[in-house]
Order: sequence, then C-alpha cells, then structure tokens
Amino acid sequence: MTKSEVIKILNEIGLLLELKGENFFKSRAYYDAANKLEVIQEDIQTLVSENRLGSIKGFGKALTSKITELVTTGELEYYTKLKETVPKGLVSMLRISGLGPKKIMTIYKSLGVNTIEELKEACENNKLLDLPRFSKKTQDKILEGIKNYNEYSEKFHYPIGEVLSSELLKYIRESGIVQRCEVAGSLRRKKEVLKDIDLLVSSDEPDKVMDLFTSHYYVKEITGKGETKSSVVLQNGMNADIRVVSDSQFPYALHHFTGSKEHNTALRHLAKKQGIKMNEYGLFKDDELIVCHNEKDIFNVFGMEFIPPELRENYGELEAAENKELPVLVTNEDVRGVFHTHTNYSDGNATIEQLVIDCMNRGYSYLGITDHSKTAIYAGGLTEEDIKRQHEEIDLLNEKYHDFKILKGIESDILPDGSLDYDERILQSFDFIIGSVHSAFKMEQKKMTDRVIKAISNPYMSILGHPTGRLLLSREGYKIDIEQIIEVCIENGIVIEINANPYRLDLDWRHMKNAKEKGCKFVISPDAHSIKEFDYMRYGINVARKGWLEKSDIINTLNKDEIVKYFL
DNA sequence: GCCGTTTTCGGCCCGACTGTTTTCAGTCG
Repeated sequence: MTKSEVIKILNEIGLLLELKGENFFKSRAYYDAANKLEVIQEDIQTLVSENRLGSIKGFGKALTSKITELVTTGELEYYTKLKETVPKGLVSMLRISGLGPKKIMTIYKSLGVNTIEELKEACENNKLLDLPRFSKKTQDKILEGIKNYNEYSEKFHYPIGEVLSSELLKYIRESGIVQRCEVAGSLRRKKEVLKDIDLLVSSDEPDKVMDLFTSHYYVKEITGKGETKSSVVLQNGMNADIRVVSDSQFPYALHHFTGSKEHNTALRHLAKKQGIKMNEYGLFKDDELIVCHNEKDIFNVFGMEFIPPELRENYGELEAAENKELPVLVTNEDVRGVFHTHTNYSDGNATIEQLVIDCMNRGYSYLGITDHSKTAIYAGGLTEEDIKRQHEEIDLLNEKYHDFKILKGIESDILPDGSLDYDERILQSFDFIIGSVHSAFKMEQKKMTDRVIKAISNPYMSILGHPTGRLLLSREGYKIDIEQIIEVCIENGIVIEINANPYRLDLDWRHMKNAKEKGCKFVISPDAHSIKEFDYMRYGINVARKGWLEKSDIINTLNKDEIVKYFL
C-alpha cells in the first residue's frame, strides 16, 4: 500500500470517529498522523520494515501497529469494522456547510437519513422540525448548504482569487475608514488552488467596514455578519471572509489568519511550552501583552527568523526558522530569461521577433524557443523543413539583437515507447530539448514511469516538461512514480520544469523541497503561447517559493553567458 | 490516540458567529 493511500485512510478514520462522537482529540491524532506522513519524505515501506515509525512524534503504539498492518497486508481490520458501523453517506454530509458530526448523527439516529438526497427530501418535508435544537431556520440553512454544495463545491484557480481580492482590497482601502488592509489565508500563502478569500482590516469603525464590505457589487449573498467578522458568497460562487481588528492587533491577526492551520497549531504549541498564550489578538505572558509591531517581531519572540507566508505549511519551517536555516527564496527579479515558448510556427500566436522584443522589455536576456514536435499534429508540430527554416530565422535574429540570445529548442513529445520525435541528425541541431508527455495518458504507473525514464536517459534531453501532466481542478496527472523520476533526472543532469501556467503548476511544490535537497535543478517556464502568457512566470515563482527553492536551484536565474555555457 | 524537565493521568490551540436558548452547543476556520 502506498503512502498516499495510507494518508487517505487515516483521514477517513478521523472523520468516522468524529461522526461516532468519539473524543475529538482521538480523531485529531489520526489527522495529525496523516499530516505528518505527508511531510515525511522517507519511504513508508522502509519506515515500517525497519520499525522506525514508532520513534516519530505523534505515532504511538496504536497508530504504529495500525499503519504497519495497512502497509504490510494492505488491509486494516479496525478500519473495515469501523466503516461498517457508519453509513457511507454520512461522511459526505460532513462537507455540507453548517452540518457537523453532532447534527448529522442526530438526523441519522432519529430519521434514518443516510444520504444527501434523503436529507434534502427530509428537509423539504419538514421532517427535521421535531428534532431537539432544530427549527425551521436550521432546516432552511441545511437546505441552503445542500444547494451550495451541489453548485459551489469546487475550488478556484489562484489567479481568480488574485483578481477578485485586489479589487476588494482597493475598494476597502479607498473608503478611508481603515488603517491597514491585507489579504490573508491561502491566497497570501500562494496556494495553487483556493477555496475562499480572506481579508484582514484594522479600523476604528468595524461596523462601517462590515457594511462597506457586504455591500460591494461582487457580493451575491451574505452568509454571516457580526461585529468583527463577516462572510459572503461572491457572484462567481467563491466565499470571502473579512475580519476587523484594532491597528495594534493587526500583526497578530495577520499571522493568525494567514495560517496555515497546521502552522498555527504547531506554533501555538511551541508558545504554550514557553508559557505564552497566543491568539489573533496578541501574545501574552502572564496576561501581559508582548508588543509586536509586525510579523517579524512575532517570530522574533520565539527566536525565529521571519517565515515568508509561502512557507507556512508546517513543512519544517518552524524548526528551520529556529535554527536560522530558512532558505533565501527565489524572487521574480532573479529571473534572467525563459524557456518553453511556442511561436506561430506551431500553436503560438506570436512571431519569434515579437516574443524577443517583449522579453527584452521585461528585462530578460535570453529566450528558448520550443515549438511542438512533428507528432503533435493537433498543435501544428514542426516538420524537418519547418525546423530548418526556424533555425535560419533565429540565426538572423541573433545577429540583429546581439545583446540578446535566442536558443534553439523543441518541445518533443515523449512517444508511448519513451523515444523522442525526430532522428539523431535533427536532435543534434537543437541547443536544448524539452521532453513532454502529450499522449497515451492512461498507461499504468510502471509503464508510464519506464516510458519517461527512457526519455530522460536520452542524451539529447535537457528538460522534463510538465512532469505529471496534471490540469488543476480538471485533470489528474498521469500515474507516475515521481520520486523515482526525480532521482533519475538528478543522475542524468536533466532539469525539471516548473510549468508556470496557473492551470498546471507542475511539478507540484510539495515535491520540490526534497528534490532540491538531493541536488535537483529546476527551470521555471511560462509555456507561453502568446506574449501575454509570459505573465505566467510569477505563478511559477509563487510555487517555487512554496517549494523552498532558492535562486541557485533554478537555471533561468543564470545570466546570458552562464546559460550559454550551460547548454552549448 | 498521544504525550510528559510539574504529570503514566489529564490534558490536548483558540475564538467568532449562529441559532436556540436564557447560558450554551454546534460549527467553522
């Protein structure tokens, strides 16, 4: 059984225990264990076979023996039995807003309702009104929750949150009734997909801020409105929350509402050990406020370096900050050039020269051209004649713009058998080659892994393009042993692409830290099909930062001379 | 279910909002 399957089961046990009304801390032990496993990079089979699981904090006797059973036999008797005691539909009901374990169990026990459809029917027939602590209002809220679940259970791509939040921020700031106003939550942590928008405001007139926020024309529905906190649903179905605090409380609140939940819990735990109480309003030692003017001061109290929001996922940032070992994260300004660009030779819409001029305007000093290869007929893949013509044009443009360097590349399909497009004579003519899988996605994992390993063992390959092929919120990546692929890339000196297209962001940032520690090199690529898509670069930077990457981990931070030396 | 430089038992992060109540339970982040 793989690690991700174990994680899934541990989380589900947590949910089932919550439904059964077990001690909350018991289910939390399962969630915590699942979270820990996600961060641990070591192979779970090894941990189990070498009996080392029990020495990790959070894994006691019970969890160790259960996980061992899961990993070695693929099954867990405790889990199987537990599942039998709770109807399957109850777990999915937990995802309806306003419904928690207690209400779900009350409804199930009194009415026998155990699917969302039955619940809807029960509400429509006023069946819930007789239950204790249920009223018409409760019932209506549940119906609303079901409706929202069906309509808006989806998440949103980062750029949508970016656009909406900046408009809301501008609107609130310009009102003149707030002192500070910032984005918090997953948006500030630059998560690749978002559930909601969190805004934090400091103001002496919180009630006015609430009225202002809830009356913005983006707001479709107000789902909560109190003295310091309001929640709304925006026109596109996205939730947005706002919190108002006093200006002196702002730094503590900003940290609190930036999260992640896991980061906060871990830091509060540390605080408590030092006798410090921590909440959104301050840090308190013996009820005495420890004054902090900004987030840097807060981390300082714990002897830590400032932790950039992108790193606050409890992936080891607290320990690193204590030891003053946080990475100096890569920035937009570090980038010196881009690779992976399509022109009007294949499915891009700009000429090479237009792309070059735009790159120069952005301050870049080199550009790697990579149109599709001949197998990609759907995308206008280049024939041998096209390539010859394109190389001649590039030579002319390199003479014309002598301060700039255009590199000749291709995005070659990795064919189902793992070979690249074109024969050796053609492959030799490129300065670099990106290999990407664009077809036969449905292979089983072993076959897909072997296919890609064959490609990255090809001496002409330079960069592995979008390594899992995922499309965020619409397509899972193909099944591939990404850890093994990373190892082979390192062995063969293949650079791994961080595809900056906000619908891809592939490689996933969760793999980067470990890969970097093993010596992997990356390139952040816009995969641009137009001039405008060079803007995607900043989304790639966002996730590279989440993956703990520094300038030196990323080859397109090299200057023009260095990159020429790297590839030619 | 986990954990321990006060503890092998009794804690486990903390507070806002809603709705059903008249002091609090449930849910959420």
